[in-house]
This record gives sequence, C-alpha cells and structure tokens, in this order.
Amino acid sequence: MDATEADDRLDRAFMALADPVRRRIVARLSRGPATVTELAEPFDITTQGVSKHIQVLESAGLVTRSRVAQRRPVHLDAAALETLTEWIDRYRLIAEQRFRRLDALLTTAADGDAAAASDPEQRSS
Amino acid sequence: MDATEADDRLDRAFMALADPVRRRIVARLSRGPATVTELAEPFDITTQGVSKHIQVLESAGLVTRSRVAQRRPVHLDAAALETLTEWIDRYRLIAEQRFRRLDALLTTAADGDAAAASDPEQRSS
DNA sequence: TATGTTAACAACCATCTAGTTGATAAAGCG
DNA sequence: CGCTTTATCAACTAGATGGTTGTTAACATA
Repeated sequence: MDATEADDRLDRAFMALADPVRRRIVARLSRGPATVTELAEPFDITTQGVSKHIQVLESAGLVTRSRVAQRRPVHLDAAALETLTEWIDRYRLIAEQRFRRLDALLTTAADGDAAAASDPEQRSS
Repeated sequence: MDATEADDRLDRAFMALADPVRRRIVARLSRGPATVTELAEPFDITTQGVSKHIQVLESAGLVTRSRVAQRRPVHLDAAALETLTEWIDRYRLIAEQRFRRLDALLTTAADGDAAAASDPEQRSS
C-alpha cells in the first residue's frame, strides 16, 4: 500500500466519522446489517441523502454492501475501525509516555532544584 | 455536557484528523510542544495556513496553547484522543461480539442443518 | 525609541460537502 | 405486462473548508 494511498484512506475514514448522521449509522450497523431504507428511517433526510452518506462510508472502507434481491444490505467493517484506533493510539501513547517521563524528571529535579519546575515548556529536541 | 455538545465535539475532532497536514501536526506534537513556525517548517504552506489548522485542532479540543513571551507553544491533549478511541472501540467491539456470536451459531447449526449457513444476511432484530 | 520576530486577524477565492428534487434501474408481485 | 419497492444517478443550491495575501498586535532586544 502506497503512503499517499494510506493517507487518503485515513482522510476519508476520519472524514466519514466527522458527521453525526454517519456516526449514528455506524452505531446502528454495529448491531447488524441494515438496508438503506431501514437506516434512513430514524432521520429527517431523504433516502437519497442516506445513500450518499453510505457511499461516503463505503469509499472510506468502513462499510460494505452486498445484494439480496433488490435490497443492498450495508455491513460494518470492524477491521477498518481498528486501523483508526491504531493510528490515534500510536500518538496518544507516545504523548502519554513523554508526559510521564517529564513528570518524573520534574519530580526528581525538584529535590535539588526547585526552580526547575517553574517552566514546563520543554521541547523534546 | 449536553448531547449535541458532545456530538459537536466529536464532529470537530474527527474532522480535525481528516486532513494529512493536521495528522502530521498531531504526530509531531506527540513528541512534545512546538510553536507555529516550528510546525509550519516541514510544509509548503504559509504560517497563516498552519495557524488555521491549529485553530481547527484547538476548537476540537485536541490541542491547547500556552504563552511564553511572544511564542504560543501548542500542546497535544492525549485525553481528547482517548475519547475518540473510546467512541470507535465501543461500536467496534459490539460488531466483533455480534460476529463471533453469529459465527458460533452458524457452526453449531451446521451440525444438524447445513442449509442454515447459506444466507449470512441476518438482521439483529 | 526603533527593529525584528512571532503569531493572530480579516478578507478573499476555489473547491468540497450535505442536502434537496427529479429521473432511472432492478427486482419482486399482482 | 403493469405496479410497487428499493436504491442509485444527475443536477442543483447553500454553506463550510483550505489556502492565499495584507495588515495588525504582542513581545524582546538593541
């Protein structure tokens, strides 16, 4: 997978979740597949509007569609959700580790030099 | 916290991460605070452009800004990232559990009735 | 005070998005 | 064959986004 391709995938996936309608669709699909009309029912928008939302989710790789007669059931792809949490957690954990190291540094430094804790704006460089 | 307020926060947070420039900014900030000019350096856009990206991240609650003389160091908020993974993981785990239950159901049903595995399009309702 | 640095603000523009209406396709049913 | 259901495609509008340039504010330093 190309680097820009992976970037593009992340772009679309995060963008897809940046909408309350699509998040409610994802929440609904976590409990099982559903058709477009079923998904549109709780909302005040047309089925065409919901269909476009599903296209957004599909192009982001978050859902897939199968075929049963004239219905097109939508399925949630749990693995795609996992790649998002992996991206976030990577940097979240780095930040938390850094914070713990900084905290420990300030704590030990405070024993001999109280002024060291006055400026917490340290660069990592 | 109001329900629509939390929705709005999620909107902005996911939207903020739906841009490769902002994700690189987040990645950089995971290693420590940085100023706007430092953050703008790796990109081909103006510092004003980067400043707008940081405003987006700030309004999403993902970063905060402090003040050191005329510099405004930007800090990553790891806790805000965690709320995003919590939202995703909630529905991801529901979907995975459902999938495991369905898989177990089909496996046991296949012992007595092989036709039960022919249509995987089950609704949860 | 004058000068340079850092960063925000304002206005503007091109593009994209979310929703609509209208028409069309595909499948099942009378 | 007609009719209904389900869902997509096409075209359009209002509003948001990402970028720019130009200007201004805040601060340090000479």
